[in-house]
Amino acid sequence: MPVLTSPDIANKFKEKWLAVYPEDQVTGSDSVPLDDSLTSLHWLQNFSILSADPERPNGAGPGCPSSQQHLFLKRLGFPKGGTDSPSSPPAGDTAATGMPLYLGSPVTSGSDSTAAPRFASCAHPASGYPQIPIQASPPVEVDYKTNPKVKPPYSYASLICMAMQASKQPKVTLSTIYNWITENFCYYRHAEPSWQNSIRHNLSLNKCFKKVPRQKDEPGKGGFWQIDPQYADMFVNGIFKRRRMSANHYNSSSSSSSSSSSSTHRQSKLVQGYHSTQNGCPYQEVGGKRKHLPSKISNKAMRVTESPLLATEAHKADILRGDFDLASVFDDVLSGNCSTFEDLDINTALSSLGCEMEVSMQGRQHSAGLGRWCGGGDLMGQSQHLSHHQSYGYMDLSTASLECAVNMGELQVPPPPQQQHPQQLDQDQLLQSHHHLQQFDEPSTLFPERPEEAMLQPWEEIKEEAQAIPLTLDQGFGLCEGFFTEMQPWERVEAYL
DNA sequence: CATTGTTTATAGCATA
DNA sequence: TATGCTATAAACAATG
Repeated sequence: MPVLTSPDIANKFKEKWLAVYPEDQVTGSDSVPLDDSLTSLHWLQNFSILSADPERPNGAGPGCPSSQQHLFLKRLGFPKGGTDSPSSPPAGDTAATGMPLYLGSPVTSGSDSTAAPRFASCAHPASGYPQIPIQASPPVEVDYKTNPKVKPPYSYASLICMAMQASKQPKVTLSTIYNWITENFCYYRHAEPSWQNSIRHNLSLNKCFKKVPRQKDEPGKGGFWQIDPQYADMFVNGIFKRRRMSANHYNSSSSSSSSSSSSTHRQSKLVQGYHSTQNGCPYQEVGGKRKHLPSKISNKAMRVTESPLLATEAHKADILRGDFDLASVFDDVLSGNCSTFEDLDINTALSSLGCEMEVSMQGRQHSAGLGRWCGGGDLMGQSQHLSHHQSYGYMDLSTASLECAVNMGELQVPPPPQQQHPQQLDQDQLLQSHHHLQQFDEPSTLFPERPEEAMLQPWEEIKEEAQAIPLTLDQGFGLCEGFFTEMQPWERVEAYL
């Protein structure tokens, strides 16, 4: 099969599409000029899977972010040294605040999960990030694998995450985590075993980790642990990202959303932080001290109620606004009887922290992929805000930081034979466009176990949203360019190539 | 009995 | 100063 560049693929796709749907031809005059300040996707188009290909030698030596690191940062919307991204590095990112950084990720440095990397106690080497303070002194490398005196400057959550990734397994046992840590961090080989208690404590209390009960036919003791995909974006290259932001930040960022927004809720839960949620119950301010409430409604059990599959009317409104948490769907699958998520192999994917996760999901679960190529900021996080309903037809581009969506009317769907009210026309255009796109992403293939829920949102309801922000076909193809570069296994698309 | 998992409590530090 | 994050310790239950 010839190697196609992303423009080739985009053009080819466009040609094939227009061969099938010539009515979708868009003339230049039909293209609505967009405000670049809000909708420019140049930075996104510049992001190519080729440049981000972890297999591709990047010549990065010690002190430079590995291609994987670079890739992941880019995928999080932090193009190296770029100022054209709508995002900026998170202030609370431990990976970017002088924390020691891998010199070759232990997680992704090869198939040898025990391969110990060298770590550098230095500022973030990615000097391309102007916000990141760079230490003047040269990095002092510490080999944590052999140095028993230096405690690795990684939180337990980070260590757990590293171990999970290194295992290349979708789920790991506690002992696996122990083993990986002791193998790769000499400090813990010699330390008192109390750190294991802390590991267990962290696994239990940190919402980012999800326990997977052992099947009855699986021998052994204890369950498995995995990174809760809902919080997978809290890890950057194995480093636990703190999500500490002020309440005002979230209030303002979600001011346009319903207070019952699941994503807002989710983020607010994150903001609540470790103590406020770690015990599975909310804290209450009593006499200046935090006190536990007897209720055990929140935390992990709470996520079930957040499921969009149990959407209330208000929740549906959020969904229509794009304020919807796809991860909740995953969570539902995870927490329910469905084994779909295992099929998605998201946890194996997490072994490369998001990158493979998305690739894997693209093959089988398109919405996440769409979420990424449509998203602009914290892409992993944003992908979680995409519903699989939105992923087709609507091509959810409503994620806030991108400030972009698709006006399906721009697809020039031929008008229906009979006279219609303009609004009705738009609706039909949207629906027809939806049908086109549906061929690329059929909901029935996403969650076949729950076909009734796959039809939760009638397409009529998203009309207004679709009208809100225009995007021309050409622009859509521009978006597709990067997308299809990564979507080659996508059989239905191949038919168009 | 050892391991695993949960929960409570507290301290120290960072940050808004 | 209040709050959040992390580490640490410990008690306790469940399980193989």
